[in-house]
Amino acid sequence: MHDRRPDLAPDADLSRGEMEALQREIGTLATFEDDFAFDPDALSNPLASTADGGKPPVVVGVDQSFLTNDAGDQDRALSAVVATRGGEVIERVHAVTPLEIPYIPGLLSFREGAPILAALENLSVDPDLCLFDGSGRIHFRQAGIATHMGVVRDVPSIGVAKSLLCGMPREDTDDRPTGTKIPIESNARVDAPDGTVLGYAVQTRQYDSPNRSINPLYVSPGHRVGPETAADIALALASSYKLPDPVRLADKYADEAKTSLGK
DNA sequence: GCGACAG
DNA sequence: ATCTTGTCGC
Repeated sequence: MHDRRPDLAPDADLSRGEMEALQREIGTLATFEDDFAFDPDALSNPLASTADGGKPPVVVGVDQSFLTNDAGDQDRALSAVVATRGGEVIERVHAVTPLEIPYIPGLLSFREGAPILAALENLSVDPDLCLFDGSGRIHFRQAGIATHMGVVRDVPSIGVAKSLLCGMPREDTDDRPTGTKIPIESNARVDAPDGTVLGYAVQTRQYDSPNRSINPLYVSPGHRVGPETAADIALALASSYKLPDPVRLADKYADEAKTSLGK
């Protein structure tokens, strides 16, 4: 119900080499294919009854904001968690932990993982699926923050990033219509055979007029979800905005909780 | 040395 | 991530 692999939790005291080694291990322990109990169709059809007549799955969104001390330095990270079921918010929790290391591309989970795990511990409901702001398998060592958190908790997880960390789109992603999914393949910068589908560029929303254009989201498996399913779930959960609802709600809550704490 | 680089 | 008003377009 909590951390299934606390031994794999991000430790900011590790050396950079040790962090990267841990990520390689997590990459091999992660499952990049569907392995969950809920019915993914129950997400896009929240009002429809599930196969067993039970409640829709609990989908959680996670996002972070940062707090500044009196000296003007960012010294704490705030992780906000919003739990939804059938499109309704059923619980919101957050946690604040001190920042231990700076932002380093590829090592995000060692900077933001502690508050995330702390916030998830505060949740009374048990998540069926967690969506994170950042990459999952689209990562140099196939262990982005969504994968790291997913493996530690052993919960199905998906990474939703607004920009691409690594890998190469199979084709041009500009100005695509809503619903477009373009595979992101591994290249030399990624510890995976070239051509491996790491995730998808997903166009969750797009304008009608050619004047302006919305950039795609980069969706990748965290743990126990395949790339295709991850992309479809992101699309299904983006009901009104570019970001899937749980992530957008967590984004907003992270800001609200930060403000309510006096910045 | 040069370029790339989630949040 | 964060600093931030107006402004373009529907």
